[in-house]
Amino acid sequence: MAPSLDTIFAALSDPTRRAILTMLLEDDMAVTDVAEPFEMSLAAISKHLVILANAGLIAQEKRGRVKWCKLQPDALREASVWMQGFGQFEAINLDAFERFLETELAPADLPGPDEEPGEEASGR
Amino acid sequence: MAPSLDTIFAALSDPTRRAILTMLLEDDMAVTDVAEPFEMSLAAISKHLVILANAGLIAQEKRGRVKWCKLQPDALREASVWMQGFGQFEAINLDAFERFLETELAPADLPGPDEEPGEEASGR
DNA sequence: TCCATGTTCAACCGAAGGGTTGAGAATGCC
DNA sequence: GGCATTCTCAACCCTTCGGTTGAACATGGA
Repeated sequence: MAPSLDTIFAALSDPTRRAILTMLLEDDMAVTDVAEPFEMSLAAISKHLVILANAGLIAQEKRGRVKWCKLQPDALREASVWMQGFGQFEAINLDAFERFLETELAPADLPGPDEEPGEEASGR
Repeated sequence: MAPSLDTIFAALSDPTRRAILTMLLEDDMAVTDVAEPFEMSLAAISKHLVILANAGLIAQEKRGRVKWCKLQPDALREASVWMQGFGQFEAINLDAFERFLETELAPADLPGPDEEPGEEASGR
């Protein structure tokens, strides 16, 4: 099913899920490894991954016992296009981009400055 | 309070609220006028507007009896920047930065694509 | 075969979301 | 003042969400 904006934005509204996406930005990961930095059960992370997959934000491929999660930016692009419809942003300013980089490149603490779910993402 | 990505994306995840934003793209509107095309109570729309305002997506200004709603694209910009990170970078690297700059410097064509507000108005 | 590993399923729980209705607070108009 | 208009508040209802735990399924390795 083609993911709707509803499901995409809803998926993005949870800090844990955004953190997962950020982690996947670096590399594909197995479910267990995705769950490791978070202080919640594996089942909970598994549910989050299903939500992300339903939104089309990630793809999951099973190889052997292990299910690999891979970022799939197309859905994000769709949402981004919707936003561009609000012509008010003539251009994205650099301040905003810097804030983005701070958020996303911060060493390994996945949660942005905004929130704090898990702890350190031990590098894979 | 600075609206978080949580609240911004959550606000965007509802079709009624996105439709409202689209309507406000054309013009500022009073609460009653915002509610008019929808098949739900005024109170429900009022709640939606509070959520949009808390997310920083709209501003509300009371003049006389009437409360005017105005689009406020800053929050959208913040969310958009977050998403651009995934849309443009396969992995974070400096090439990505260059591509970002290309986007950033692209001429602001669009006064806003004319879309019809009614599309997904009465969800359910 | 038996066991450990990786992941999901099922049932449950409390909190939040989206809607309703009815009452109530401001404000503008006569 | 009296009344209509505009909007929010409060209480409620039902569903969804995010989490838990324990069991089950699937696979790989000894």
